[in-house]
Amino acid sequence: MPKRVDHAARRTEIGEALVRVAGRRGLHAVGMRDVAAEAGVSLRLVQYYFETKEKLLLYGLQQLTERFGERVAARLRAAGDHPGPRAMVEALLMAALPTDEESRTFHLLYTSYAVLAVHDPALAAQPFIKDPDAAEAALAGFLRQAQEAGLLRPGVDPGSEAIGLLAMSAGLGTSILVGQRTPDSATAVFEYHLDRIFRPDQHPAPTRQRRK
Amino acid sequence: MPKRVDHAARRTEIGEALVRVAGRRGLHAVGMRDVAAEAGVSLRLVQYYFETKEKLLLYGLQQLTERFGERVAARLRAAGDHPGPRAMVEALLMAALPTDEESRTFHLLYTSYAVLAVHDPALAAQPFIKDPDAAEAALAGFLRQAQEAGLLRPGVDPGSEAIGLLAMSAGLGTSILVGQRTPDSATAVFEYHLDRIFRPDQHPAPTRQRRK
DNA sequence: ACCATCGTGGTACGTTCGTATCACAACGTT
DNA sequence: AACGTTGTGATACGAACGTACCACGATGGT
Repeated sequence: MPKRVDHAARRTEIGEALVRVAGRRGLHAVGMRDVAAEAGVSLRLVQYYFETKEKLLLYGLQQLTERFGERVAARLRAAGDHPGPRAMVEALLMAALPTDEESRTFHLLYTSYAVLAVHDPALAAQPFIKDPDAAEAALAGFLRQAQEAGLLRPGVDPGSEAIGLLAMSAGLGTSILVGQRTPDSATAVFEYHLDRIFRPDQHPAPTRQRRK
Repeated sequence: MPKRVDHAARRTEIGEALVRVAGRRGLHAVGMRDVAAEAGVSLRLVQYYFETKEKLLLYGLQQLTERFGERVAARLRAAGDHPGPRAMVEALLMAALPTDEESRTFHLLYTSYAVLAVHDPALAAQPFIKDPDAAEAALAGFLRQAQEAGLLRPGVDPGSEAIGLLAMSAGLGTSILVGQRTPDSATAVFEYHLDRIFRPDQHPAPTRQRRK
């Protein structure tokens, strides 16, 4: 059977077009014709690779979360050079804030999908709700690790802190998105809260570099 | 000039119908015909009292925030009998969580409007972004008041805590909305975080109320 | 070399949406 | 009592949307 084009690649292209145009004009305003135009293909092609709009949206959501997961993972790897779990925690929390265009788009579309999922069983069944759970587990892990290293103030519960910090990150992200708060102020709030979780550095130690 | 019906009351009725049907099926899925049917009037009437759909949405948003503001105020008044500012803080934070149907609808629609506002200047110009600022100021006030009464742990900054708690409330609210978290678990997280802000009660004092 | 299948374009169809138009009943003012 | 304004119904219109249909070039298996 003759197959000349890479279906997966095409679907990826079109999915990225969906994310781009949805980030630019809002998910509610995007139609199949807009996606086709953005991808530089005909409407028929979008129909061909995604039979229905619902499937296109589902694929777009999946691609969005995948790409963002990779982004967060890359940030965590980049923070891996620094000593201590606090850098990890900071990297994780900062990566979720809508600071640049990509994270802004992610935050906006993720929220849009979440709103739709409230009344759309097909979207609600999608495992994109599971992503926050993974982030929460990772964050709790870092905090627990810090606690075992004696880096945390007494009385801190890693699990509750992870939930709270992640929810705070989501809330602050939305505030930034609508222009109520600046990324800098959100960062400052995070620094304050992390200072109330992590024990203060007693000695500007010579042994290891703490921050670059 | 003959005027036989109360325009304001009619607009309120239709606006409430909008909020109801939008809460039931999602804001993206509501059309003028749906609002008309929900309000039990003809499509023409909705057109008559709100010339355009945009104005209807704007009015619905305004009404939504007003009603919710009153709800929060009522909760705060109800908590006024309790001693100490912590009850106030708890009342404020809990009121924002989507626990019952009304607060669920509010949370869902507010988020929907916020998403739309990102690309709709008319919505963004609406002062509904100001409401969180008011809540933040009130919350910071309660915390500052508690601090002056010596009820807070050392090193707590009322302003940063207010921002963080409110963002946390928004984030937890969304989690509850999409079914990721239960209201009870969100409440528990709040209790934990408030325990890390407020000084523990040394003496389970007798029934002496300190503030009215 | 043929042909079934894949990939692609163009376009039409049915629906739904927001809005506009026409008609008319009801009441207050003069 | 007549009239003009107001409130209301029914319906029409144009646009946009998702989807379906039809046609055809290209290509690989046999």
